[in-house]
Amino acid sequence: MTKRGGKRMGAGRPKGTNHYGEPTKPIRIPVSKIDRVLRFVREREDMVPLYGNEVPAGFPSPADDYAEGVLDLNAHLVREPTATFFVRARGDSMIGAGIHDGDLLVVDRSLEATNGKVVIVSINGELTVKRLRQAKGRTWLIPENPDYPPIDFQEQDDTHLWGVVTNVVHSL
Amino acid sequence: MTKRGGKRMGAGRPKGTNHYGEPTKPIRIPVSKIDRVLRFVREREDMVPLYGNEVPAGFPSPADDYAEGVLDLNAHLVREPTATFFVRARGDSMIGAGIHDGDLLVVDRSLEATNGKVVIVSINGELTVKRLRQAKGRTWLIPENPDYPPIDFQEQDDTHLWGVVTNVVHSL
DNA sequence: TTTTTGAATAATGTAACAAGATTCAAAAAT
DNA sequence: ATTTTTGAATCTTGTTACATTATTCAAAAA
Repeated sequence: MTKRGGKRMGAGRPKGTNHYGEPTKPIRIPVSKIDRVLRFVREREDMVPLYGNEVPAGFPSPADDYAEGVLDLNAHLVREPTATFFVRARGDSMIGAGIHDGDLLVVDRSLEATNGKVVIVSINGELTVKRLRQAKGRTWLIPENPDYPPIDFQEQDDTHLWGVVTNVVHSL
Repeated sequence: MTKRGGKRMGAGRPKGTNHYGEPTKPIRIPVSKIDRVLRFVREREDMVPLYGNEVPAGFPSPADDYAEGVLDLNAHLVREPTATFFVRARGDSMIGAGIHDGDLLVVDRSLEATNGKVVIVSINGELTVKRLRQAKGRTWLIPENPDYPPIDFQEQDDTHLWGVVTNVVHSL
């Protein structure tokens, strides 16, 4: 078997043919999170396509490239990770605001609780969700259901305003 | 200034004093995702505390350890990443199911569309969300709003059932 | 007894490396 | 002339190695 080849121009693997189509860099990751991170970078988890109301061409091509219209739920719903928490809603006193029994509420403590915002308050150790209404120097907590009465915030003991509800997650 | 120290037992930084409290390993990450990954591993983003309805002790300790009751929205809402997509809801025909105009619907194409499920269907190129009702060998799409009439699925042209709605994200 | 200091040791970001993957044109085969 | 085979060239990729930084603690100094 004699030698083949010799000097050749243009030989070799071309740049940009890697798995991601872009350069990579080694980053030090705590071992318990390596699985999560690898799934994220390799299988484009967390990046789910978002469609409007017309059926788009090629809909719903499963693993194609969704350069546009891709949505990460965490980034979308949690703006300030360190100031955000979830609360499970109970009862139907806020049904008019689209909050149902058992819904998951996304609460941002870094937002200012201004007039008209839906807020989480604690009254005597119990968390509740109501709409904040400030008028004539007084503050009211208004249920969004005619079966429930407004609450005079000043009359309550042991109250605290915990944050503003930004999103409601309802399971079907 | 003379020399201090000398041989000492027990000197040196102790093991396990790293930022994460566990060993780390370098993992190669595509550059565009490095920011996202670093935020995830460093600031425990995506792991937001979940509370019930009583104010827990130490609530809401901002960056403490929430060993329990921590929730990742992506993992919670997207069970099958490759089979999931989002659709923006339009109109109020499903108001009774808690679906409002502008809500974000999480749709899983891997779930079977059985009787009673809320589904996404396309009719003549338009996406719509309705409740599936199968009876007497016929299939109906039922709006959850008395102002809208049921749709006879068989009578429509160019229809396709795209998936089952698992969650509704409503912004306030 | 308290404070200061620096040797010892681990953590951490990144460069470097070895092994594997990929391409393409020269050589061989048809 | 055309197609197939082959291996040198080059890039990718998981991991190791390393230089720098951070941290601790007991000896030395105050």
